Parts: sequence; structure tokens; C-alpha cells
Amino acid sequence: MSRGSSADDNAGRSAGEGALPRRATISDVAREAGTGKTSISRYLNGELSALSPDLRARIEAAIERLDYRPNQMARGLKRGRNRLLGLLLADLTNPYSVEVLQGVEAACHALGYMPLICHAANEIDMERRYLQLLTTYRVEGVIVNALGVPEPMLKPLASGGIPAVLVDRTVDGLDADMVGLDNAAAARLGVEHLLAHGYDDLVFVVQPFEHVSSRREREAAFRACAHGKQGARDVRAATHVLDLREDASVDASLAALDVYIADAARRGARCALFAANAPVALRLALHLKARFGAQWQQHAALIAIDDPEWAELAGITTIRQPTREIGYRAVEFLHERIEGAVLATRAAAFPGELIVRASTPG
Amino acid sequence: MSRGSSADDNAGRSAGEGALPRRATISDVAREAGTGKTSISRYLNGELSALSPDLRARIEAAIERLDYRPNQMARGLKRGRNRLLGLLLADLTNPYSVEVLQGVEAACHALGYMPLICHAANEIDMERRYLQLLTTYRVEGVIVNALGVPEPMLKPLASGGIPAVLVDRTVDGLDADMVGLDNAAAARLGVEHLLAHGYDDLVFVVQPFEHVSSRREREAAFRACAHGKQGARDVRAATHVLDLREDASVDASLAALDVYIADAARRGARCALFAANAPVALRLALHLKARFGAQWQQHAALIAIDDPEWAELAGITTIRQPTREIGYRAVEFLHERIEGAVLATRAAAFPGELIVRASTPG
DNA sequence: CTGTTAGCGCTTTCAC
DNA sequence: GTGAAAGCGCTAACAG
Repeated sequence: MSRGSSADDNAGRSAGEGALPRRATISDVAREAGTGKTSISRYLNGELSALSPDLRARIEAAIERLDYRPNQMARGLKRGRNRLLGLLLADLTNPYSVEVLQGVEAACHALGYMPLICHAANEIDMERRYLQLLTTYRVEGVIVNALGVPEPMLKPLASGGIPAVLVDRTVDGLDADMVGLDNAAAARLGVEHLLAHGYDDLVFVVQPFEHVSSRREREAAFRACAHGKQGARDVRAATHVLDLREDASVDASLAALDVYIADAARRGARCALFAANAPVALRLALHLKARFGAQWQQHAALIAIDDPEWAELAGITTIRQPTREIGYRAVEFLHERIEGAVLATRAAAFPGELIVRASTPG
Repeated sequence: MSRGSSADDNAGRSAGEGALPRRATISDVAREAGTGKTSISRYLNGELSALSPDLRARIEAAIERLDYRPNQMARGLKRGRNRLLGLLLADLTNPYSVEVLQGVEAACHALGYMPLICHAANEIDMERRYLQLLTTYRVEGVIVNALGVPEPMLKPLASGGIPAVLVDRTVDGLDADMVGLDNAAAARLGVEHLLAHGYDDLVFVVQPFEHVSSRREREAAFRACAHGKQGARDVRAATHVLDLREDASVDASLAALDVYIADAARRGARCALFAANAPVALRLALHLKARFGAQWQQHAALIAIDDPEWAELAGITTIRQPTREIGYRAVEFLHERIEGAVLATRAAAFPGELIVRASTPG
């Protein structure tokens, strides 16, 4: 069964310099161990009970000798499942994404999946391209933090296609599980904090929000809450759009913002800026610092949803999202569906946590 | 050959609601188009010249009708190459990693690869596990930003194994291409900047550096440069280790650092802290702010290698790495080796760029 | 307990 | 031009 000199045909090819040593296959191992592929397969899949101690030892030795590694591609092909999950992130540059990612990784680790991380980098073409790719690689499920732009490519997911769960934002026409922040509650938390600290001039600053559900919800809740709470006081609430994609637009928008601040100042009051997320908050802080210097906090208050690492350093009051949990839960949702659960689409909305810092002095 | 009722065996198992409609295979398409699998394959691979216009049209229609997507796993298995590259990152929490990642993605896009992103999260087990995984998925090459801890699992890469290129740091005993910052030049740039601005008390603050080549090189260059440059002046240079992994150790280390600052102050001078990277810089800035308040810059100068997004906001002088280029070049190196190039291992060291801000007033 | 036999979905000779 | 057949590396019935 085993040809005399078998040990060396391996040495011969991998020895030299940069030659490609063609990895050992299951057949090689079988031959080396003097048995059939089936037994090797059994060994690999932990069906040890069905192997005589002797055979088992020989297999172990052969694997070791050949430095054998089962080919996952082949396995997946045969089994029809590859334990791959797709994670499509709109923008890894946003710490939020990285944190969600960590939660996803933890859950994948726990549940035995391998996440395929894809980064759309805010480009719709990339989003489309990766979605394609994930499909052709036959991932068993996808976690999508979409750009928000209407994207027909996404449709096939929920319907006929792969199980999917949305993170942070919904996608028009896609009926899938969803997990993210309780946006309304978070916005309320922020507004109430500002109101309690005596601010009467509130400006909600947000990126274009028509297509991004989380932004839309935050903005709506801000308005509802700021107006509703007026009570005896004379509260002015406004929404201001800041499109970070184009520098020119940013400058103009920032200049317009200054008007609110100046108006409030004229009235002897301090304006409170409510940033819808970290990227906006950074841009705002940068602007305020450039305009008013290191003491900008005396000219305008700032609060933001999201809690990036620099918030502490800059002393900015924030509403932190339980990002890790969000990622973790997304995988759990997906897992259930992959395992065949048939239930109505669910939504998990986690509460945010207010972290008070120097930017909203009372 | 084909059993009469074939259309419904699909409906049978997945009928319910959100069940899986088993994706169409190449055979399905062939049948639908009334031809053989070979032609479909040819079509998929762009061998259009070998197809009659008629057949071609039928294939196009069939693919469309069945929403067919070729299975990459199967393709890869058959071809022996899957266009997958592994990217193993020590810590995605570090903006540096995300930026390198972006360069890698751009290059992959340009060269037709799909990056498998793996995040070790500073855990050696994770690093090992992902390395295993990448191997079993038969990626064609790996880009490794290693933890630095000696890791035998890495060995198989360069030798018999998969082509690899190291990013930012070397790995003991692994002879592979390497791309990163010109650490010596960067450290020199920083020291010279400080010296030119009149600082005579320099402290280089770095995480444990025995196992991380980039830290080692920066530290060595700092010492060489700071000492060498003394000239007529009386320059004091010291290296201080800050281990960010344990809070207790951080506190103690930070307290010790205060001594340097106090000493310099007693002499009527201001101490200059040189952070070896962004995480250290953040910790330092946080500490200084806690200790001296918003005006901390008057008590100690701070400069750092790396240029995170908050550096501008905090007004910290930095030495920026061309991160995108680093990632891009890594892929190019890998690509050449994958294509079969046999050359001595190379190293690309990119220069850093000094960005002067308020933290190092002259 | 162990091996033989079919394929998974695709590419690729090699004939027609 | 086009298709039939033989696998890529692995698993999963079936026999012994």
C-alpha cells in the first residue's frame, strides 16, 4: 500500500528556495497512514470513537509529519456550509464601526464563525462590490451597516437570499432583523441634560439624514423633545445639516452655525450644539477651537452621541452606545436564522449612557 | 439522466417563509440555456470569442433568469488559486491599523485580490488562531502586523508556507519582506525639532519594546540622536516604559514620569515628552491634562509618532506616517511573490512627516 | 471499526 | 464552436 520511499518526495520539493511545496491533501495523509480517506475525515471531524487506538495514532503521526491542514474551501463545498459570516461596514474610520466589529468578533469566536470583514469606505460601488463578493463566497449570513443610499443590491438578501441583519440603520425595502441604539431615548437623554443645565438655545447638528434611519430618528426625537419640553421656558431648537463629504459645504455650514452662536451670545446666552455622532462632533470641536481658541467651551456647549477615545481628552459630554453588545447581538440574531429559526423580523434597540464632561457646564 | 420532475424538489424543502432557495449552479444554467457546462464556464471566464452569438445570448438570459452567481469556493478549489489575501492586524483600535488597512484595500482592489481581514485584538491566541484559519482557507499570501510576541506559528509562513510580508515590525526568525516607517529618521526628526525649540530635557515614552522592532528602533535612534546632538548644550535624555496593558502599571509609570517633569521645572526648564506612538500619546495627554488642567502644555511639551484624528484638536505636534502607502506597498510586494518572483527579501522604509502644533512651543 | 463510492460546483483537457 | 468526462480536496452514505 505505501510505496517504500514516501517520506522524501515532500522533502525534495520544499527544500530548495522559494518553491511551492503543494500542501498535503487528505489523500496524502491517508496514504502516509496506510488507510483510507474516510478514516482521516473521521479523525478530523472528531469522530474519534469510531477509530481504533492504533489507527488513530498512525493518523496523528501522518498529519504531524506532513504538516497537514484540511482545506476549508473543499470542506465548505462538500458540506454546503462554511461557517463564514460577512460583515459589511460603511466606514471603519469611525470608531463606532471598530467597536461593533469587536463585538461581532467575540460572538463569532463563541459561536464558531469566521467573519469576513468588508469595508465600503463610504463608497456605494464598494458596498455593491462587496455584497456581490460575499454572495459568491456563499457566506451563511451578513451583517450590514449600510451606507444608507438606496441600493437594489441589498434586496436579494432578505428575500430569496442570505439571512441578514442590519446594524444602526435600516435599508428601504429590506425586511431584516435590526440592531442598534435606541435613538429616540438617546436624543431625549441629551436634550434633557441640556435643558436641565439651563440651555435654551439648542442646535442639533447632523449629516444629511434622509437616507440614514438612525440620523432621522435622532433628529426627530430631538425636535419632538426640545419642543415638547418648553414648558415655562422659551426654548429655541433648530436642526442644522453638516455634510462632511465636501470641504466647501462644511465651511459654509459651519459659518452658518456661527450665527446661532452669535445670536445666543447677543441675548447673553450660550448656545448648545448637539452632534448626532462622533464625526460631526469632531468637526464641530475643531471649528469651535479654531474660532474661539482653547477656551471655546465658554462660547458654546457641545454634546454628542458616540463616545470616541478623544472625548475624554477634549472634555466633551457624550452619550455612549453599547457598541460591543450591538455587534454581539447582531451575530446572535444571525445565528438563530442560520440555524433555521423562522420568526418575524426583530429589532433590538439598546439604551445609550450619558457621560457628563466639561463641555456642558451647568 | 434528468428525473422528470426536477423543478419542484427545490420548492419542497425550502417552501415555507424565509427558507433558503438553494442557489443555482452552473449545471442549472447549462440546462436552462440548453447547452453544456463548458460553455457556461467559458462565458464566465470571458472566453467570448469561442461562443456563437446565439449561444452567448441564451447563456446571458439563463444567468439572468436564474440570478446565477458562480461559487468562488468551487472555482478556487478547482483552479488552485482563490485571489484571497490575509491581512492580520494586531490592533484595529489603533487608527494606524485602519489606515494601513485602507491602503491594503485600495491595492487589493487594483490588483484583483480580496482581503481577508483578521483582528488579533492584542491577543496572542487570536493571532495564532487566525493564522491557522488563513492557512486552512488557502489564502495566497499574508500581510502581518504581528503582536511581536515570539510566535512559532509564524515560522511556517516564509519557509515552506505562504508568501508573507511584515508591516511595521519584524518577527524573530521570519525572513520576509517588510514595509513600514523609517523609524530612525522619524525619531531623529522629532529630537531635532525638540532640540531646535530649546528643550534640553527629553523623555522618550514607549510601550515595552523588546519584542517590537519598530519601538526598539525608535528608542535606539532617540537615544543615539539625543546624546549625539548634545554639542555645547547640556541635554538630558531618558527612556521611560509605559505598559498600557495594565492599569496599575500605567499609574505607577505615569507617577514616575511626573518626577522628570518636576525635576526640569525645578531647574526652570520644561520637559519634552516624546511618545513612541499614538496610544502612548493619548495616555500621556490624558494624564497631563488631569494633572495640570487645560493649560498642561505650559508644563510639558509633547510630540508623538503617528497622527491620529484628535491630534489636531488637542494641538499635539506629530510625525505622521504615510500609512496608506505602507499598506499599498505591502500588497505590491506580496503580489510580486505570488506571481512567482524570486528575489532576496526586501524592506521598504517610508519617511515620516513632521506636523508642528501647539504642544511644542518654541 | 474501516474502506469504497459518489458527488459538492467548477475548470479543463480532449475529442467531436 | 461545443460538449463529455475527469478531477480539485473533502464528506457522507453505504457496504463489509
